[in-house]
Amino acid sequence: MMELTRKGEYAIRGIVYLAGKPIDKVCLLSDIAAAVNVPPTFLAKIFQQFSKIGLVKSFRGTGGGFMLGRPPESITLLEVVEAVEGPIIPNRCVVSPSDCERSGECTVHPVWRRVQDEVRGVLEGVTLKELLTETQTHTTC
Amino acid sequence: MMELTRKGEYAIRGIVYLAGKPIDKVCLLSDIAAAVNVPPTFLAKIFQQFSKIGLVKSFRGTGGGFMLGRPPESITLLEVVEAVEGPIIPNRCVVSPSDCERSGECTVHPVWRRVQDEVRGVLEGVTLKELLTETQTHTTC
DNA sequence: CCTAAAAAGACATTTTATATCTTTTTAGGG
DNA sequence: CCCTAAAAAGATATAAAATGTCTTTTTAGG
Repeated sequence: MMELTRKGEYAIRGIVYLAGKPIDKVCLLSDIAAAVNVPPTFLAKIFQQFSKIGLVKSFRGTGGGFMLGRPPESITLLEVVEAVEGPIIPNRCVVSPSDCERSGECTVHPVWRRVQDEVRGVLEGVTLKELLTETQTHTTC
Repeated sequence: MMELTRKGEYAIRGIVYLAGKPIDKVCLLSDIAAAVNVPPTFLAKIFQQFSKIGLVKSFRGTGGGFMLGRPPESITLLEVVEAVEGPIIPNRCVVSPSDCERSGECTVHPVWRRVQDEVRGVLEGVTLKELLTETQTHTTC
């Protein structure tokens, strides 16, 4: 259980790749997809989600493409993952206890809350910059 | 993401219910299912899985039913969840890095490992006994 | 206006989750 | 030795989510 989906995996690969480029370098989606070995059409959907919340900037038309929306050291893994997978929710009840018909009796509740906090804490503590390898840093597209 | 399935939720409800009964009390599946509001046939499958690994003991035929396999203070939430949901795996790569075609470049790897450790740690720290409410403790079926 | 590229939306396929139903096995009691 | 109660096992059904693909539209540069 608790498995990251392909979408999440692809999302991380794609944006980490971007993070390894000069901040103002515009990369073609097709190039990114090829580099990180992800179906281009699928990656397109992912980057559209990124674009909407400013994680990446997109440019249409000739010479268009994508670049990172903010410096790599300011983007956390948590943001990336939640952008495409939705919030980290170990259990439905964590979201709204009031919706839970058994909330009165549910002693498991605080446990899931702690799981949520721990996971978010770990992912929030990692930035894109920290995920770069030497070979990735400052290479051209 | 990271959401517990119904199966996992039902599993917890069912076994926590059992944990609230006297250790040698045999409970009917149909009674348990009704008490915790879970489809009986579905709960049957879950308890079959529990039974195979000794989390519960089952008895067939007239007067049959289920009882807890071990004292409630010795059964952790981690065991219960992994029994029905499988191991806690935030990312495929965590299982076998050698299978991962990108393991050389994958800097995210250790992060998922930490997530896994944290989640397992939290769930391992909670026993069925701790999940019981006063009302649940030592009631009859 | 022509072309390159992303955005948006519709569609297709596969896998997983969520059950249900039927048949089989096991055990107790008369 | 049957009869009944109950779990085990297996087959099947439906719905939802994951994983893509394809087509059309919008945007921008030359």
